[in-house]
Amino acid sequence: MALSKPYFAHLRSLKPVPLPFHGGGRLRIAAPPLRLLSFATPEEAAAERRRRKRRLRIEPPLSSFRHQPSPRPPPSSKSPNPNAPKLPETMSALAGNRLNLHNRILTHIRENDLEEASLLVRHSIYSNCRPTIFTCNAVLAALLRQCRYSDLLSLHRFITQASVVPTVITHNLLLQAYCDCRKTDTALEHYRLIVKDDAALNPSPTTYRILVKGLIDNNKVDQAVDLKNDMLSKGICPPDPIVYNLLMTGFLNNDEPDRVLDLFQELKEKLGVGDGGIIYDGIVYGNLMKGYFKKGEDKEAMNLYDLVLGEGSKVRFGAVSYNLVLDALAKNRRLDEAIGLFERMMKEHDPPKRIAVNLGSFNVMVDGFCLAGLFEEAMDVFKRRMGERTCSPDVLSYNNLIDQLGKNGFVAEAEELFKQMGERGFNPDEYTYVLLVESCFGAGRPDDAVDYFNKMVESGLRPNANAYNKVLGGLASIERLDEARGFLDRMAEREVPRNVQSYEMLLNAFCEAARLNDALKTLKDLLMDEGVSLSEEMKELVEGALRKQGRAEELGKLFEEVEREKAEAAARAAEEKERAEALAKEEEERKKAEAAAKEAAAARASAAAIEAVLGRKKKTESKEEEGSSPANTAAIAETKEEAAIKNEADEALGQGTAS
DNA sequence: GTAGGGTTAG
Repeated sequence: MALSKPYFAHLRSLKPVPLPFHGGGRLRIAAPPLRLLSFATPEEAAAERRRRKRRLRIEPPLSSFRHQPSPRPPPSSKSPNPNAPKLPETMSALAGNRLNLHNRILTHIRENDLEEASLLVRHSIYSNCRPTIFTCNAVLAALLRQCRYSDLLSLHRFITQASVVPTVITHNLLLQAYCDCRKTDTALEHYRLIVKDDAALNPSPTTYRILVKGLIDNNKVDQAVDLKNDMLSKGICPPDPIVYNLLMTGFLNNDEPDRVLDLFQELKEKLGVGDGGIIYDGIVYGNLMKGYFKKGEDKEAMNLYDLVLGEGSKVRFGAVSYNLVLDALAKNRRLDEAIGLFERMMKEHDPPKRIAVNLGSFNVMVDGFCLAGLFEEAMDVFKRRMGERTCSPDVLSYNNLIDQLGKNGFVAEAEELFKQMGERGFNPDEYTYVLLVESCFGAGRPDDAVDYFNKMVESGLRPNANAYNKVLGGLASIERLDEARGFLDRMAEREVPRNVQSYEMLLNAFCEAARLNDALKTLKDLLMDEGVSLSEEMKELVEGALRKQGRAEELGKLFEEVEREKAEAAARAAEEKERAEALAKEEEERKKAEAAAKEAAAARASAAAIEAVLGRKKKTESKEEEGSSPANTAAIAETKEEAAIKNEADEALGQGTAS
C-alpha cells in the first residue's frame, strides 16, 4: 500500500506535530514530545485528545452495542454470520491516512465549504481511503447546523448505500433533521428502525430528547408521552429530567398544569427520591413553577422557588435551567424576584468555570421588562447589560426586541435597532422586515411599510405568503386596493404560493368597497388556484355583495366558467402526458433496437474474428457490459420522501410554509 | 465540530 504519498501531500496542514504514525496503517503512539499548552490548529487539539483517549482505551460504552455479551474485538474479526447487523467502527479507526482525510474534511467544514466537504466524502468513499463514520457525522452535523436538510439527507443516503455503518449520532442527526422539517412521523419511523430487535445499536438519551422535543414542538404531546414510556420500558436509558421537562412544556402549552405536576411526581418516583427527597437537576423547576402559577397557586410556586434556589439548596442550576425559572417569574408578575435572580446569575457567571448566563437570559429579561411596560429597562438590558458579560445579541434577539418596541408604538426605537443591526453586521431576516412592516402600518406610515417590504426583496430575501399578506393586508385595510392587488400579482410573478388569506383579505376589501368586477376577478384567481379552497363564508360574502347590486347570477356564471377552464386545462394536461408517454415509449424502442443491433454487430464481429483466427465456425455469445456503478447512481437519486423534505426545507429557508 | 436542555417572529 502506498500510504506515504497522500499522507505527505497533506502534511502541510499538520505541521508542528511530530509524526505519530507512519506507513502500514499501524498506530504507533509516541509520547508527545513536549506538553503543548495550546495548539496551532484545532486538528492538533483534536488529535491530542484522541491520542489521550486512545491511551486510556476509551471506547463507546458497551451498553450502546447490543448482541455483545462479552467484549471482543469487533468488526475486523470474521463475523460468523455475515447477515448479522454490523457494528460501527470504533474511534481507533480514526488513524493514519483516514485521520488525515478526516482533518482535511474538517478544515473544509471550518472554512464553511460544505460543498467541498461533502464532495470529499463522496469521492473517497469508494477509494482505498474510506472516510470513517466520524468523518461522515462531522459533515452531516455541519449540514444540519446550516439547515441544509436536503443535502444532509442525500449525503446520509449516499453513505448508507456505501455501507458505512452508522453510529447513534448518525441516527440522531438524521432524526434531528426530520424533526426540524416537522416530519415527526418519518422520524418516528426511523426510530422504530433503530430499536428493531435485530438492530445493532441502542438509542441514547439524546435520541429521546430530539424526538420528544420534535413531537412537543408539533403539538403531539400524547405521542411524546408514549415515547417517554417506551424509553422507560426499554430500560436502556435512565429516566431523563430533560425529557420530562420537555413534556412539561407540552402540557403547559396545552393548558394542563395538573399533568405538569403529575409528571414531576412521576419523575421523582422513577428517580427513586422519596416524597421528602429532591431532584437535583434544576431543569424541571421552572416549568413546575409555571404549572403552579397556571393553577393559580402562586404561593406554592414561590415556596418552590425559595426551596430550590434558597440558602443551602443543593439543586444544580445552569444557564438554561436558570432561564426557565427566570421566565416563570417574569411572566407571572414577579419581576422584582426575576431581577434579583438575574443579578445573582450575573454575579455567579464566571466562564469558563461557571456558565450561569447566556443569550437566553437577556432575552427573557427583555421580555419581562417589556411585559411590565418598562421599555427603557428592556433596552438597557439589551444594549448595556449584555455587553457586561461579553454576550452579543443574535438576529433572533434583535427581532424579539424590535417586535416588542414596534407593537407598543416605539417605532423609531425599533428602527434604530434595525439600523444598528446593519452596522454590527447582523443580517436582518424576513421576520425583521415583516416586524418593521407591521410597526409602520401600525404607526400610520404605510409608505414606509411598503419601502421596508421592497428593501427585503432587494436584499435577496424571499418573503413567503405570510410576509406578503402583511403588506397586502395593511394596504387593503387603508383602502389602497390597487396596490394591494399588485402585491397579489407579484406573488404569482415570483412564484410564491398564495394562501387563502391572501385572497380573502382582498376579496373582503373589494366587496366592502363595492368594486365587484375586481372582487370577481380575485375570486376567479382563487378558484383556479389548486392550493386553496373557497370557504363558505367567503362565498356568501361575495354572493351578498353581488345581490345588492342585482348581479347575483354572475356568481353561478363564474363557477361554470372556472369549471370549463379547469376541464380544458385538465384535458390539455392529459394530452400532454399522453404525448410525453408516447415519446418515451418510442425512445425506449429505439434504444432497444439500437442495443439489439449493437449486440448483433458484436456477435458478428466476434464470430468473424474467431473465424479469421481459427478458420472455423463457432457459436459466440456476447454480453453488454453494465454502464455505471449501481450503488453510485442509487445513492444520488432522491427518494420521494427526500424530494418532499427538500421542498419543505427550501420553503423553510424562504420563511416557512403557509400554515 | 461525532449531537444533545430554554426564550421569539409567521
